Order: sequence, then structure tokens, then C-alpha cells
Amino acid sequence: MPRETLTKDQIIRTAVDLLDDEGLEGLNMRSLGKRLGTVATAVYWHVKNKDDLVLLAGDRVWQEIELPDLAAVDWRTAATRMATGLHAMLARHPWLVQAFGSYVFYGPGKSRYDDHSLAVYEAGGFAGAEADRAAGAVFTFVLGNAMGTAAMASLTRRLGRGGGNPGELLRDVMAKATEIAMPFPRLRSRLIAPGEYGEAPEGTFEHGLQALLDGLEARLAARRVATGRSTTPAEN
Amino acid sequence: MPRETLTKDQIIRTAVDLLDDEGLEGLNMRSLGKRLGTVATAVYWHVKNKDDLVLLAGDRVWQEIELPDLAAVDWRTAATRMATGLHAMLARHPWLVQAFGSYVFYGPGKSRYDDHSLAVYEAGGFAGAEADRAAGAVFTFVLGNAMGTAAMASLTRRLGRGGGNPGELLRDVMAKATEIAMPFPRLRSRLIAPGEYGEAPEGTFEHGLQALLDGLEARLAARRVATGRSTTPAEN
DNA sequence: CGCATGAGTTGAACTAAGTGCAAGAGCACC
DNA sequence: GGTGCTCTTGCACTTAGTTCAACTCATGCG
Repeated sequence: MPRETLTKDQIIRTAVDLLDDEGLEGLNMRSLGKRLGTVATAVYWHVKNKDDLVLLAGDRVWQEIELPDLAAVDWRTAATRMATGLHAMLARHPWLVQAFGSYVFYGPGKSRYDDHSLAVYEAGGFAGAEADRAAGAVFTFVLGNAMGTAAMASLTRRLGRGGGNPGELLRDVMAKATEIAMPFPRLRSRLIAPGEYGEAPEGTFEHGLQALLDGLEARLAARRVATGRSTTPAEN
Repeated sequence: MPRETLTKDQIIRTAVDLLDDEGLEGLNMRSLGKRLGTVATAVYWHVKNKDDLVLLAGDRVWQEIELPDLAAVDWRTAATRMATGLHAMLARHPWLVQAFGSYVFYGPGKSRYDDHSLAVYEAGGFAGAEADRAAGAVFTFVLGNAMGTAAMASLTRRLGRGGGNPGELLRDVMAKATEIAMPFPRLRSRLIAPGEYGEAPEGTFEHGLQALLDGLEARLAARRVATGRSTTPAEN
């Protein structure tokens, strides 16, 4: 039996697990080494450095997203599935959202997603740069939406780390936020009657996404009328 | 003459400057101390810790955004100004976008912005939770859009730090990205003919923003028709 | 006038974490 | 059995957040 040896793939998988559990700030080479049953420096044989590892881990998770079959569903359904698939992936891996601010991801996993995303909008009749802009706008919206979740996840982890009751600490933070919002009438009314406004965040995401797609579709229709093209999307 | 002494405000202003220059990962207590003409530990008298400092700096910059006068412009113009004002602020302070993934901001600066944002959509006829969702969707879109800029700024800084010619290193990264994109037909076509697709990022932002506002406005109009309300926004 | 007090500063030092280096350990092939 | 390659390991260096106790100054009080 050959010596138990590390593989790059195993390292990346373990890094993803660790990132899911501990967040971006919780990933460090020593605890990664421990989780792999070895030491931090062993990892450096397989991976250039920590940044490289984050890039690798941050590209792998894109493979989890299922790409809709464009022959089977209409473009709008496909676009919605692409967006919600990304949304769900980012919710599973909030550290990726954090990393997005500090790293430029351009690996095969993200390329696969991006390419299919363009395919969806082209199938919808968006041509060339129009497809780019539409895909970019939706991507942007989903990403921005995930930031709130990521920040919240990071906060609860932070509170958990410092000893003490996390629930209680969270209540303290909420109380302080309420106090700060008091001088502002609209924020205050929402804090006082949260039941009236507070809504499943998912509903907000879905609503915003459909509004954006409506807007994009309307611009597409307007363009078609102006150029006298048929309303049937181009065959692909 | 009294002894030269630090103030909290001075520390926050210097921290913002340092963050603008060096990014979130470039902020450290020692260099902040140096920039203040003193040492790292002196800062701890005025600020609890680094997280606290980031929160303070990250709230202050919201004050830079000029809030449109709702009596002077229609809601759609106001909404656009709110969004572009935020967009410009985030472009000036890309570190804030990075921080958004890891911190929950809820200070007076952001509250001021959020409250006015709600006011804008309420003036447009969005009621209660509708205004929340509309404001949230636009905020989300602007934030997501800023992430790309932030990542790019972070990358160029990173390349600059490691010695060597940053321009050349950036070209290397581009080359690698191109190589990775090769298997994907749509990405490849865009990389081969960038002039045809590549566009001022500002145009993309403006386009996506207006599409989103179109979509939100259309939903508002639909709601109004359904409930038989007048199309005149409620007086505020 | 002198001193006690408290605000603010400083340097030393501890800890965690990223990473380079050189020595070692197992395995395969000659 | 040796030679070389792959991979692992411990040591050590560095940067950075943070604590602590000692120090300095200005001010107010007796």
C-alpha cells in the first residue's frame, strides 16, 4: 500500500469544507493542515500559497450549479434558474461572496457558468453586447443580494467566537441598531412594526430578480420594435 | 499650548485615507499609527479594536453622498441620483465593498442614506413593504456592481506589492484568463473581439440600473391598476 | 506652590498566522 | 543496494493584532 499522500483535489475539498464551517477569516493553513491530518507546510507542496488556495476553492463551487437545458425551457425560465442556482450556491458558501471583493475569479468553473449565462440571454434574443449587459446585470444583482447573507453569517460567527451567548450578543447588536435608527422616521417605523414590513428575504430576492428581468425584457422588446425585427428569438 | 493629542475623528479620517490608498488588507494598526505621527498602540485608547475602526470608517463615508431634494425632482430622478451617488462613493472607497462581506454596517451614516432611500420610493408611490423591496433591490444592484471594481482594485494593488512590473503581471493574468476561457465559445468570441463587446463599465451600470427601475416601476403601475388607485403618487 | 489625579502615550512583549528552508522519509526504477 | 524524485516535517522568520504596565503631561485642588 502506497504511503498516504495528499492530493490537490483533497486539499481543495477540505478547504471548501473549512470555509463553509469557519468563513473566510476562519481559514488558516494550520487548521487546514490539522483537518487534513498533517501540518500546514505540507499543503505548500500542492498549492502555491493561501491566495491560490482561495482561488481554487472559489472556482470549484461553481460546478455545483446545475445549468438549465436551453432546448427544454424558455429563456426566461432558464435565466431565473441560472440566477436562483447562483443564489443558492452563494448561500451555501457565503465566504465566496466575501472573497469576491478581494479576488478576481476567472477559473473554469466560473467560465462554465458565465458562458451558459450568455447562452441563455442570446437564446432570449439579446444580441452581442446586449447579452453581456443583461447577464452582467443579473449576476450583479444576485451577488449584491448575497452580500447581506454573507455579512450576517460572518457576524454570527464573530459573535460565537468571543465566548458568551451568541444569541444574547446578537440581541445587543440589534438593540444598538435600533437605537441608531431612532432619529430616522422611516427606519423607525419599520423597526417598531417589523411584522408589517419584514418579509422572507427570499421573497425580496425573487421580487427584485423578476423586476430586473422584466426591465431587461422590456428593453429588448423596445429594441426589436425599433429595428423592425421579429419577436421570435434567433435560433441557436 | 496643549500637548498634541489624538482625536477619534482624526483617527477615523486617517483610517479612511489609508484604506483608500492601501485597501482593506493594507490597513494595519502600525502603519495607521505611523501616518498619525505616533504608534499603533496609541490608537487603542480611542478605538476598541480594528473591527471597531473599520466599522467607524465604513460608516463615515456615507455622509459624502448628497441626498436629492424630493420636493425638487421627480422620484425616478431622485432614485437614480441615490443610486449613482452610492455607486460613486463605493468607487472612491472600494474597501467598503470588501468590508460589506464581513461586517454588518448599521451606523448613523448608512441609516441616513437608507432612510432617504425609503423616502424616495415612498414618494414614488411604493407603499410600505413595496418601498422596502424596491430600495433593497436597487441597493443590492449597486453593491453587486461595485464588487467588480473592488476586486480589480484589490488585484492591481496585490500585483503592485509583489515587486515586478504590475502592468506586465496584469497582462499575465489576462493571458491566463483568456486561456481558461478558450473552451467556451461565447467567452472566447468576446475575448477575441473585445472592441465589439467591451464597453464603458459605466454604461453597463447605467443600463442595468434603468432596466431595474423600469421593472420596479412597471410592477408599481400594475399594482395601481389592479387596486384602482390613481397614478398620482401619494403626497408626502 | 506643589502635588495628586486622570487622560493620553509609549515600548516591550505575547500570540496567531503566512510562509521559506533544509533535512528527512518513503517509493520506484536502475 | 543505490540514486533520485515526490512529498512531508520541524524550525524559524516575519507581519500584525492586541495587552499591559510604566510613563508623561496638564489640570485642578489644597
